[in-house]
Amino acid sequence: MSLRHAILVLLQDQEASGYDLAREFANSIGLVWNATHQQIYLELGKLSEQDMVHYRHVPQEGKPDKKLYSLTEAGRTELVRWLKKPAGPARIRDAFMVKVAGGSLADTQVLLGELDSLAKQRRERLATFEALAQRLDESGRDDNVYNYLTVRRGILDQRAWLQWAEEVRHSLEHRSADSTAS
Amino acid sequence: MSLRHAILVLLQDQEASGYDLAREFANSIGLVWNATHQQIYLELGKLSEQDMVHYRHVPQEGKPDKKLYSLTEAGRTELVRWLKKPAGPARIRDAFMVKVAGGSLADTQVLLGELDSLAKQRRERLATFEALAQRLDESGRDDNVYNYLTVRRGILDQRAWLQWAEEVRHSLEHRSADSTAS
DNA sequence: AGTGCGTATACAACGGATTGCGCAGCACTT
DNA sequence: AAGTGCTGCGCAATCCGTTGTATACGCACT
Repeated sequence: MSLRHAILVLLQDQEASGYDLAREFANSIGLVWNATHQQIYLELGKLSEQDMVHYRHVPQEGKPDKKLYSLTEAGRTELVRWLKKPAGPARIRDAFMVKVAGGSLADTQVLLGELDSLAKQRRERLATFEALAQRLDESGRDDNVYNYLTVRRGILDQRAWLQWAEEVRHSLEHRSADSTAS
Repeated sequence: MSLRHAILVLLQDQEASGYDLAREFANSIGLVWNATHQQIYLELGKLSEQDMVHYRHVPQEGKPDKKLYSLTEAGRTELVRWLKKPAGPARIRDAFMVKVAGGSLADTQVLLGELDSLAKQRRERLATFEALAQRLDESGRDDNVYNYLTVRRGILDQRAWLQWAEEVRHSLEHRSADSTAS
């Protein structure tokens, strides 16, 4: 449980539309978290019903109108309450890792191919994150520390995965060489 | 989608009961994945209906009877099929990271306390994993390579998190010193 | 003129996951 | 004698998340 709270956190510094939030999820928090716009709109609807957030309707020209959401007092209170109680354990869902675990039944070449394409995505993310981290670092603004740390989490996660990927490639190539030889 | 496939992978090398699977999830795959017994029993039920697995009833003395599940041909075929198609992107749900992102509203001392307790858990897991990895490495059995790699993923993940935790502690302590001074 | 992309919101349906509850017996501690 | 914890299985309700579909306008490209 807590797309809900992730949204409250993002709304804490700035007003945003559902669309904005979807993009923010695809960046800082999102390279580690992840949520689709449908979920976000749904959750914003619920939060709005419960008076945790409220929105003002903003007509736009050339673009569709939007709703800019911001925290209410109740929302802020709820957020502070949530921040105080211990977080649940972190969870990862990594389908590729499960595939590696089942590797003896898999086609090594297929796995290696997939490994490469995933590694490529990770490297791109890493680059994005590193650029972002540097910008945040240089800005030197104190309230960016929290954003900076979030991005660092993303960076370290990508690096750890990439290092693992190297080990996997090594082992798989080794095995594939063996079986080719036999 | 794929608690289903994770179960098939675990059943690939050995027969196991639902209870066994729950514990395996809490170890090798599980320190990275995670599933409760209810989900597992439910999924085993479905898999059984679909003839992906079958079980034999094993009466026990002193302990409740159990059902030992194993893969059927259909199950193995399904697993091979799944291994061929590309995996979805990995997802992380880390509530603590979200809390850090919302740090400006949080009580720094509370966060630091939580950080310590999470770090402790991570260090314990790391130790378990490292011991496991060493045993697998020493056994030198070739078919353990895949298990070994899975455990390595766990190790690298713990290390990355712990490193991040150090950075977070540093920043938070710094800030808390600042605010105490002011 | 048609196709595709970006901005922006939203419903419906299904399936996966979590939480809560319940049963049952043995072993070990207090 | 009562409580706690481990082995073992399972149902029911609810909630979360994913996927598919829909609408609407402007801009750019072909």
